[in-house]
Amino acid sequence: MKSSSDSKPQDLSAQIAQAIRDAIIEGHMIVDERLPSEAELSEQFGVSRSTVREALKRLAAQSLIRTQRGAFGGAFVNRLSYEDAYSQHITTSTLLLSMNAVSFETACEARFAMERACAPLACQRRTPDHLATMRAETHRQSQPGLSDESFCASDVALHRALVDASGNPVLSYQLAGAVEAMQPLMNMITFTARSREEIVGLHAALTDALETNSPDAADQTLRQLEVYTLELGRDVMAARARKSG
Amino acid sequence: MKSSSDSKPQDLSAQIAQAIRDAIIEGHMIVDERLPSEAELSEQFGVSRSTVREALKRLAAQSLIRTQRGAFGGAFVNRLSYEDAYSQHITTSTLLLSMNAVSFETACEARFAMERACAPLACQRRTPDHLATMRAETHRQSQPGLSDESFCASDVALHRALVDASGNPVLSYQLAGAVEAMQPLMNMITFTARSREEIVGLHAALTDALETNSPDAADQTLRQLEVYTLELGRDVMAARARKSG
DNA sequence: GGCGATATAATTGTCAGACATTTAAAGGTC
DNA sequence: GACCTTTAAATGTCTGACAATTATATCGCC
Repeated sequence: MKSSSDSKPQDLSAQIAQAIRDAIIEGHMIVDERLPSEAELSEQFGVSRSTVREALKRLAAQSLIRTQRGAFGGAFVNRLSYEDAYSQHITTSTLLLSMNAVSFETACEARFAMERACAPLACQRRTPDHLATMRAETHRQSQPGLSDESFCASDVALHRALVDASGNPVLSYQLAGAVEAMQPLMNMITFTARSREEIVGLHAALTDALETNSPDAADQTLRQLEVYTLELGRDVMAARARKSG
Repeated sequence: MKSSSDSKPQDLSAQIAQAIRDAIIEGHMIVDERLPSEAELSEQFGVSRSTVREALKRLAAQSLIRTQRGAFGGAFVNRLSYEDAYSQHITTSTLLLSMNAVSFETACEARFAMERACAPLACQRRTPDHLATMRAETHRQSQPGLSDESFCASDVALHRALVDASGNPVLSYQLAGAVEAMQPLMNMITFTARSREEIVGLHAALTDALETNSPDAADQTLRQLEVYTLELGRDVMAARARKSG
């Protein structure tokens, strides 16, 4: 009930891409299996090589296949790595947010709801590495002279460590999109010395909660962080409205 | 610090796609803006039209552009819709799970952690429509003679309603991937009459919790559902191991 | 003048053929 | 056996052509 049968007939290259995509998803082609050569595919589908190539480029853009030149090269079904999936997810999420006028409130709410979801797991499973990363980023954020952009980047790194501490790669993958996609929105905020101090304090508290395996404390701290972030966001929006209005 | 500067030089078509992609992401091209024609692009980049076309197909595969034939047609920056983002996300998540031997436990944990994250919001904001959908699906699940596959599909529909009830499209988008991507894993489970009864009961309790605005009850019910689903999954895995071993 | 049919031009979609480049394997030399 | 060369298969790129589509402009008719 998706776009496959919807309305208008697609390009040949789109149809061919869909046929191969389906074969991969349905499991008819396994990871690292080699597709027929472009010449063979163009015979099979009864189209020119250029059309086949356009179809293959579509699949390559989704990381479904990889190509290799030379003898015994060709197109191979790609094992979708977490890394590839991450970057695709982040690109999509970022564009979705920027193109659909998603409010700061909505994005913020989604982000912190998901972070709270992984906090209990993070308390159970965080390693010394995760705690060290979070402490290092917290310290970095307390340095005077740090640009707003660097502060935000460090903020993302800290929250990323929190998410990773949950020890569940599927959860990490899903959340990374939300956290990283918010960075452009967060970058709009101008952090005063006072607000940085407040945030650094909450970050330290959050790390403490993880260290002492206190899910409730972590939850509470994340709630405070959400409220405070929302407040900062609202201030920026208000200032912006005054300027343009 | 991503794959852009990593290692090997990419194809020309990949480079050109990246250049245009960056222009869109950085906001240098706005939604519905028309790209130069293929002929103009091939002049600008100093490559042939085929190469440009391959680049454009890559972008089209990511829903970043759409193309229109005819006079005054061309390639236009596409507004990424929630629907497009959903289906991409689901495709990617499904493949990620199936290709990386993600365990049932891990996927299950991630799914329920995120569902619990949106339960409190769903209690606040659920509409009569959401409740009606959940009740209808619950009722459907109690019908004898329903195939395992249909039972799973209904299960997904119910959980999708829960997620949508949170009233946060960003949260819905992120969670839809996790929930729908799990369906192939869930489809492996053979539901006995007894287990269906148990699940239907929990679904009813969950809907009640939403109706009465009881976030704690919803949370508890979801926890029970997670434990029970895990149990069923483990049984299947154990049976499968006996058969193959 | 208005309106419908038609021509026009711009643009993407497809095809065919050629050549360049890359790469692994086979073969040859010492 | 180690190293170099050749070879063949495959993708990457270019060129030129034609088909299909579609918004706009033009023309003829009333």
